[in-house]
Amino acid sequence: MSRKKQIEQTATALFKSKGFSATSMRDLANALGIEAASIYSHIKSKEEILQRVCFRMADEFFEAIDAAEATGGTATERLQHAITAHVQVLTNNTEASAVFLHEWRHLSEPYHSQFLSLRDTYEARFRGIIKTGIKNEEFMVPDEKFAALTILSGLNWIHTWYKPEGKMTPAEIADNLSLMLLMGLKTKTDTTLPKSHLTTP
Amino acid sequence: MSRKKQIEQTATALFKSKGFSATSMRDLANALGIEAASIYSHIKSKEEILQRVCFRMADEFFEAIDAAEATGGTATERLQHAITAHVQVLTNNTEASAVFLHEWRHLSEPYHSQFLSLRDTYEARFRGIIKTGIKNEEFMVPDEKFAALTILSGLNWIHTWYKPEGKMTPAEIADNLSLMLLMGLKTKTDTTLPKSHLTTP
DNA sequence: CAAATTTGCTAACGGTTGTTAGGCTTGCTA
DNA sequence: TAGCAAGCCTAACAACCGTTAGCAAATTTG
Repeated sequence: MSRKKQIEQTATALFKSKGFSATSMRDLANALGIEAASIYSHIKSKEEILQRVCFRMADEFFEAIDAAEATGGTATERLQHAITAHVQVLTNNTEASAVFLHEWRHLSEPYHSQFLSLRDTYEARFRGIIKTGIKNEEFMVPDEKFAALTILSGLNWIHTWYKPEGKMTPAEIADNLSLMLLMGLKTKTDTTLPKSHLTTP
Repeated sequence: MSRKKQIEQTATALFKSKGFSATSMRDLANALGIEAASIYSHIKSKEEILQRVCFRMADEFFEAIDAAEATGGTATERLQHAITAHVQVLTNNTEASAVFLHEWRHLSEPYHSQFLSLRDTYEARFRGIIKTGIKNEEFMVPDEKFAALTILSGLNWIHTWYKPEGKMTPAEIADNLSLMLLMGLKTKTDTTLPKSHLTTP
């Protein structure tokens, strides 16, 4: 592995645990066993590392959902595949995922805006699937934007507890999450809906 | 309002938008229209502000779930009430919630450990309700820890998009979330389960 | 073996950080 | 009216920040 990749990887681990701003170049250098100034033989700036991690992860998420959606099928199946794809990317690189999810706001312009735009595009893919499912009468949900955000936020917590050596494989996590988000917690036989303040029946 | 509360509130807004580490005392002073050194007439340190926000929010979450669980009822009802209580606290103070959820890791010891301990206790309350629901056969879910974390993470994304002037009231948000998390996206009539890698039937 | 590239070093820069010391002004209270 | 407290100021501190310059050793490549 190239030295640059090593630096990026070590930095990612530090960014995850301490945050981007609270990680100094001297911290990073110390973790690498070299001097801070030496890092600049390999990278242009501290933010360059953050940029590379954020946009590489964005690429991975898009590639994953492209592959997942290419299979077609019902909205239910497509959503399942999208969830599985998302979980796979998250579990394949938990540290970079954490940075991607939490440290992007330290990007400077124009990267900050670019990132937000990409994120919105990605969320729109989920909204699209859910919208289709609502039209199909596969799904019953008050608002597709609301649903998409809740699903994604449910998925995006994984990196805080997932350990590769844990008892659940990424595929099982994805299945459990699909099941829970699509079917809810309630047993099928129990059809009592929670009482609601909603006016729409 | 006391000057100290003002400082705390202004700091909370900055901590939310820029993060704790990236917010300097001079930034905070500038937002208040005074000099950085003047702040130390009111507080002991920068971290004291973070501590106060984090532990005050923790208190609020505990008070809310205490009140919610005191009503009793089925596991379904208790979970609904807990979700509503959680959403109420989140929406009542979105900025402090964001700090509570994302900036706690910048607490120094022993506050860091204390905070994690409180958070785990709070999560255990949700796990307890879900566990009861599984025993009651109200809920059908592979793992209560998994379910609790997914629910809480679904709730904890609210602060990123919730605006008091938005079209959904906190009560409606809580209802929609309860409905979605308890019943899932799928229409009731459609009983087809997603295909699964799980061995447990 | 020679050239070129990679990798690291020391020293230092200009700027920013959280925080302290000490003093001045304002407004309330005894 | 004297005294006190609240609130803010300037000046400064030691430490730390990201980064650059210039150079030396090591490793790879021709």
